Order: sequence, then C-alpha cells, then structure tokens
Amino acid sequence: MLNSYKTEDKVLLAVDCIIFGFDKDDLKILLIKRDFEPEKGKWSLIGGFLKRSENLNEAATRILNHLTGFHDIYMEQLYAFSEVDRDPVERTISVAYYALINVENHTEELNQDYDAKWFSVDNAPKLIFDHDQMVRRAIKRLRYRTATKPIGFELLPEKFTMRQLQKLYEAILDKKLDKRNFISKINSLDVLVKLEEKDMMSSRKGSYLYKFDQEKYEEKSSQNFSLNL
Amino acid sequence: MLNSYKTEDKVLLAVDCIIFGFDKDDLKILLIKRDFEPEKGKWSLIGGFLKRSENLNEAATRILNHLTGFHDIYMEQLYAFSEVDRDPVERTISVAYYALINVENHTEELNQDYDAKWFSVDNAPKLIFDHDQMVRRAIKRLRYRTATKPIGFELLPEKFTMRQLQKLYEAILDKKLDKRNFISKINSLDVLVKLEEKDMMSSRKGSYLYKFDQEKYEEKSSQNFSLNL
DNA sequence: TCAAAAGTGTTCACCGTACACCCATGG
DNA sequence: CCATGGGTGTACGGTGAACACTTTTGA
Repeated sequence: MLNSYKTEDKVLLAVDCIIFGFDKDDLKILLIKRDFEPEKGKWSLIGGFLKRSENLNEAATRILNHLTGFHDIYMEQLYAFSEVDRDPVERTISVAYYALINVENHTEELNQDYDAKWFSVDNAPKLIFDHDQMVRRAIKRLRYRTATKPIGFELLPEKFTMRQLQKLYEAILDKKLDKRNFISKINSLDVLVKLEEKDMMSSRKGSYLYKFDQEKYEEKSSQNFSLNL
Repeated sequence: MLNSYKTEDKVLLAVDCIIFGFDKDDLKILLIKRDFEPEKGKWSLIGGFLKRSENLNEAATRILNHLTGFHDIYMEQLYAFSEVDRDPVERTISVAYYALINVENHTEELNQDYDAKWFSVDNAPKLIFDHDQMVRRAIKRLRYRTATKPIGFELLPEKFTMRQLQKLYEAILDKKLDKRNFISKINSLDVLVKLEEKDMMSSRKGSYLYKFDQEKYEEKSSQNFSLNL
C-alpha cells in the first residue's frame, strides 16, 4: 500500500501575496505588471512557486523578499484557491498570503527590476486569474483581524499619531469613526506609549506621537482582546 | 517564459478532514484507523489526495463521502499544512477541511469498510503526522464560527431542544452557560421556530422542540450577526 | 487675528450578566 | 406526592455611541 502514493496526481503549488500598505488616507495593495505569458502585461499579485525544500510560510517570505526587497514582514496564510482551470497553462493550486507593510519604511527598497506599483484598494485594476477574489478575501480577513489583534500597527511607521491610526482603521473598516470614542477605545487596550515628541507636519499645533508597546501587548494578547469599532 | 512553469517542483496535495459531531454532552471527532503504511494501525484524520479533475472543495466532499457515506455536509476549508517533513514518504502539502455532522442522522450510514470511530475531542488518541495540530486549529475556528454564524445547528438533528443546543454551545466553547441568558440570546437572533411538538425523552415534563428557520436566517445573515456568549 | 487641526468628558441607551422560583409529569 | 428537568423575568453595571467646545500656533 506504500506505493499507493505513487499513483496520485501531483500539482504545482503557487503562493500569491496580497501586500497591503497604508499611505495617508488610503489602504493600498502592491501589484506587479506580469512580464511573462500567460497574461503578460496585465496586473497581478506577486507570486511564485513552492519549492521542495521549504514550507509555505518560507515560500511566501522568499517570494515577497525577492520581488520587493522587503524583509521582516507580517504575513498570514489566507486561503487555498483551487479551481481546476484557474491557471490556463497548468493545473496549479495557489495558497494566498497577505502581508502588511509600512509604506514609508519600505518604499525606497522596492526592487526596481520589477514593475510593481501601489494601488488604492478601491481603485485597483482588474487582476489576472482569480486574484481579485483573493484580494476580496484578504480585505475581509484584515477587517476581522483588526478587531482581534492590533495588527493595524504593522501598517504604520514606528511612531505615529492618533489621527493616523484612526485614518488607518477608517480605511480598513471603510467607515468614519468618532475621534473621541476611537481614542478612548484604543487607550483602553493599553498597548500604546505616548511620546513626548510631537509630529509638526500635519498641523500648526502639532500632535503627539505614539508607539506600539510590544511588551504590554504580549502580556495581554493571551486573552485575545476584541475591539468593537 | 511560458516554460518557466516546467522547471517548478510539483507536489502531492492531500486533503484531511476534521469531522465534528455532537452527541449528548460531548463534542466529538471521527477518526480512522489507518490500514496502510506509514503509521499503519495508528489513528488519523480521514484524508485523501486531490485529483487533477476536481477542486479542493470537491475533493473534500468526495473523500468524506467515500470513507463515511455521508453526503450534504457542511464543510469549510481550514488551513494548508506544509512542513517539509510532515509526511515521511513523500513531500505532501495537506489542506485541512472541517465538517460538521449530526451524529444521529448519520451513524447508520457510516461506511463499515473502514475502521472509523467517534472520539470525544478531549479524549482522543494521539494522531499521526501533524493531525493533532489540525484538530486544534479546527476547534479554534469552530469557536469563532459559532459566534459569527449559526453553524452550530449543523451538528444537531433537524428538531432539537433548547437544552441540547445549549449543551452543544457549552461543548464547543468549553464553558458553562446560564440557561436563561442563553435562551434569550438565541431568541434575539430570531432564527429558530418553536414547534408545538415536545421531546419526551429527556424529562417527565417534556421540552419543546425547535427547528432552524433557513429563510429567516438568510434574511439576516447578510449583516453578519455576532453572538456573545 | 484667524484658520486649521488637536485635544478632551459627559450623558444615555442598550446589552451582558447574575440570579431563584414555580411548573408539569411519570413513577 | 415527590423527584426531575423545563421554563420563565428582573435588576445592575459596564460599554458603545452620540455629541461640542477650547487650545495651540504659524501664517
């Protein structure tokens, strides 16, 4: 019965990455112009194939790093897409991952060898294959995660203002929030540190900068908070 | 560049199913005694391989049906497990699915050709490969789904008592619930129909039977309720 | 001095939670 | 008549939601 394995069909296993970024008021995704057939010249998610020597998380990290130069990125497995004809060339199952990156820190290191570009999520071009479906599912997951873990912070620079954080949540959830209620909810999580420093860019008065307190978060994250916004 | 596909590694893609059932007070999983190497004779999830002609949902349904005889079962994709050495024979990625079935309706049709048996989730034997990890993840997902969709009903017979429903939620969430609060929360969802009929099995007085109202549920399910228990 | 964004508290309605007694029936 | 499980309502505290004015400072 050992050789029952031998008679089974093998498939190609792809990994596609939905890379979210945040810039001012907009939630964005990073897309790449495909430079090979099929669908050459069309916009697509960043992707590649799983190698024999690595697991899926490693593949996702490698692919992301290779095509963008980014490293140390928050990533999470999303879903396996498996329609029989999803890739016209060959039977390929794709496991989608999504990543959160902070655009400011990483824009300079974007690998110029590839034709990658940021698009606003609600202004993105049509994508190849089932990539649009992947993006929709990723946004849904991101909304859910937002209420469960403070991953929103992954999309911001190390120091940020309350207003930026609020804009980010508004972009993810696609609704307006009240600033007083927002601030008190965020404060009640007790995972931010208010700095002395102010950001003078956005207004004459200047607004306090905050940073995320990794330690406090880890203390609490065991009991899985929920943030109702 | 088309032939870049050709140089990529192909892998076996397995599907493993965590099959949940509910019986009296206990949340159970259906396990099978493996009758082939490796790990012959050990307990394992029900599984099989993806075929070229089907997508993953179809494969999961086929595998479940073939090994158990069950049909029309609620299933959901869980996660892709991909450690390089997870299967000692050959590089295999496994996409786990979980299924919810109502034990009463299906016990008689359990395929006797396979050595399958129900185990209480917290009393199950050690499983092969990474199957224990799959089960843990499935339980976590089931808890979350319970708060989001009324999938718990999938685990009960068509007609059930409030007490049974409560026991089910207690088993899934692994905590005691107050019956008055439970009933009022369930009623506030407005997806159950109270029948005239009573179940006389469980007590002298008898308890009213309820059924799930598919239509009412569909009306509401667009706005994704949340049930805080 | 004024425009533009920052910062700050209170009130109300609703919901989650805790809690205890009577009811119906079969043996 | 009594033991067993079924069914029902209320009071309290906490949290989410709505809401408006003052502060700072560069131009």
